[in-house]
Amino acid sequence: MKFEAVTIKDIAKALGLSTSTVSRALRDSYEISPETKKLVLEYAEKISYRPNPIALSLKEKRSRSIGIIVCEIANSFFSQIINGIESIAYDKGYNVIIAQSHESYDREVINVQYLASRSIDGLLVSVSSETQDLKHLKNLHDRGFPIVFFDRIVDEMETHKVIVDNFKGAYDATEHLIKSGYQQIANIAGSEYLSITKERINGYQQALTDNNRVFDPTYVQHCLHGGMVYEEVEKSLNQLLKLKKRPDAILGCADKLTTNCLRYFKKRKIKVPDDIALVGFSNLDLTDLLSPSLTVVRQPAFEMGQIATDLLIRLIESKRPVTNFEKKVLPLQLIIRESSVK
Amino acid sequence: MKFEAVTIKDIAKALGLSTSTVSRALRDSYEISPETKKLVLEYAEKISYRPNPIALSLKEKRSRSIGIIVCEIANSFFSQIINGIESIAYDKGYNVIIAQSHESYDREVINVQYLASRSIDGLLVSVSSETQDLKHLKNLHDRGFPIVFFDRIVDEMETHKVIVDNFKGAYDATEHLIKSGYQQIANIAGSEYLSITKERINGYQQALTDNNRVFDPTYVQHCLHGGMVYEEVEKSLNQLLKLKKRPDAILGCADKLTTNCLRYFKKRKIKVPDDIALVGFSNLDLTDLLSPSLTVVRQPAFEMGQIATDLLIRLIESKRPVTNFEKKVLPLQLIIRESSVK
DNA sequence: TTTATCTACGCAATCGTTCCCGGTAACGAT
DNA sequence: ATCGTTACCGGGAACGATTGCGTAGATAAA
Repeated sequence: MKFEAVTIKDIAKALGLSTSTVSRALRDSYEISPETKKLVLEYAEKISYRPNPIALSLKEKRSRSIGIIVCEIANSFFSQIINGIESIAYDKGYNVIIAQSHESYDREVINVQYLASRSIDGLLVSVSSETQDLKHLKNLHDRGFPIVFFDRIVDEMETHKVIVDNFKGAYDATEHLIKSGYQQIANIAGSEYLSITKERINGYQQALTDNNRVFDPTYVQHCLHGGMVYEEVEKSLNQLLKLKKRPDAILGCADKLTTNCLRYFKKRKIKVPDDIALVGFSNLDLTDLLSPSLTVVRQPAFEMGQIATDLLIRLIESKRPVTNFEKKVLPLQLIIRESSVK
Repeated sequence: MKFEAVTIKDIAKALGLSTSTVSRALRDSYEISPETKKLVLEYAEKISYRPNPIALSLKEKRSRSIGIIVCEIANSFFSQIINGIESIAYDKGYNVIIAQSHESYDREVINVQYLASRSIDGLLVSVSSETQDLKHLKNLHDRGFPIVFFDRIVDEMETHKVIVDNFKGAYDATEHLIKSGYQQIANIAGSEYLSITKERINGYQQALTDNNRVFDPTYVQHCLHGGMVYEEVEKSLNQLLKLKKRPDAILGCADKLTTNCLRYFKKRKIKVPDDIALVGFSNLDLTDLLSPSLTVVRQPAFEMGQIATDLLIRLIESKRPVTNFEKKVLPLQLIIRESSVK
């Protein structure tokens, strides 16, 4: 089933004009007389003419669409980011194409190539937790393709980056646990390859040493897929709970990591916060409804999406090659609830 | 910053061939000698040539992309549907462009027009809860544009539709509450305009009358924005709880409706299920972690997205106009947990 | 030798739009 | 009468890829 659209030729033929004249009339060129313009405009309106964006893309060598690569849209944090991205993109006449890596490096590579071959004008990337090799992105970047990283950024590439203050988020959360009287604070972290993981662990470590606690790496457990796989979290918690000095508090360093801790505790009838306290990074709208309600580090996801998109579009529309790149660091918020108070 | 891609011309020039020959060599035409093919293929690989999809779209009058309109992607049900959609679409070489109505009719209209003007090949639609007038969709549909509805469908348009068995879902949930000994079961429903609302209320009503209960419309409260606005839910529950015969059980007819009931109960320290029982439609992955864990009607969202996409692509790729439309009804699942058991 | 057939390639049109060149009036100035 | 200017409009190439048609040259059949 084909769907025939109205073109500029149809208008030209109907009005006995050339396509050039119609085109110019529609773009309000000074070379066209007011009468002709009126004629064209009215007829175009009548048959509801819409310029063909594909033809325009071909001529202008740009598609006015940007690609997004995230691990998962079924994750409050990322869906909020996407909302922020869309709010800016649609304003500026871009549409967005979303691709999910599902935390798989292979799928990330495939998606990048797919999006690049669909002639998008730029790319917003938050890498998967498996990603170490960056040649799929470097390849594009080296050819001058606009890329902006957000949240999960990479050091090796020079471009705009938007993150939150992960160090401070983890620091504040850890210090809050210390001040609440918890003695042995463990850390369930995401993939070791991710920037956010490193930053959060650093914040956790600094808070400990600043408060005269010892930092013991055995109290840090990594889950490669950031909580997407329950068994990884289960294994990590099993490790932690059989340590000689059993932790009495847990810092969950990602949304699903935190909720899967909760799932584990519920299954084993471990009471929060009586048996163990829990603080986690989370942007879920439901954390206040859990019992106990969850103390969380909340990230300005929407704003993050907006800022990253703004930077990307500036990159795309810049006349000259950009060499001066920004790294924006957004503040985050510690919301104290029941799960971390004795 | 422009990003110059390799074209077929570059290959032709470098190899001293015509673009036709290169094109045919790349498509493995029988008219090209094996040696020339080898030459072209190797050179194309070397400079990493990728066909320009925009040029192809212009020629073939199709963009190999489909549009999705949902109310909100930050909603488990819809993000799961989108995952289903993507899984099929990418397989068949389509990419998807997602637009959100945020339950606003005006934004839905704008999005439909925007997507249509971006020359997508087809549209997957779940209407907003405000939508009554359908001319923005009828207009396209009448011109032969492929549209498939899912979840929130409309009667007035003849095309493929994919839904779940909302009637049975509500029926089973209501009957479960009756069998659990609840006497006065109220219903927090979504927008009156939505198909799913009507079907669910019908199921609720039928379960009541089949079990010799009276159906009293004052026990049904509508929230126009389906729980997106907390105040709507609050107002509805206020109404219900001040009825002479106070309900002892609530059926929540949408994800956010259900969670906002929970939020209301928590705020007022109303105990679930002791003071009031709660059963809701929900696809959240977290309902087992709530206290009490939530009895839910769960929908096969992923499959729904897959089926709808399959139907849409069949519509798009059909040679002849399709007149024989399907309406698929998927089963759903009642998961009984603590919130509905005395 | 002539004619027919086949191989392997190029030419040019096409998709919808823009834009660089033109061209042609009409009019005033010289 | 000639030139310059301005206003207005059309022709056609270009963007990247596909494809029907034409054809040169080689080979085979008559």
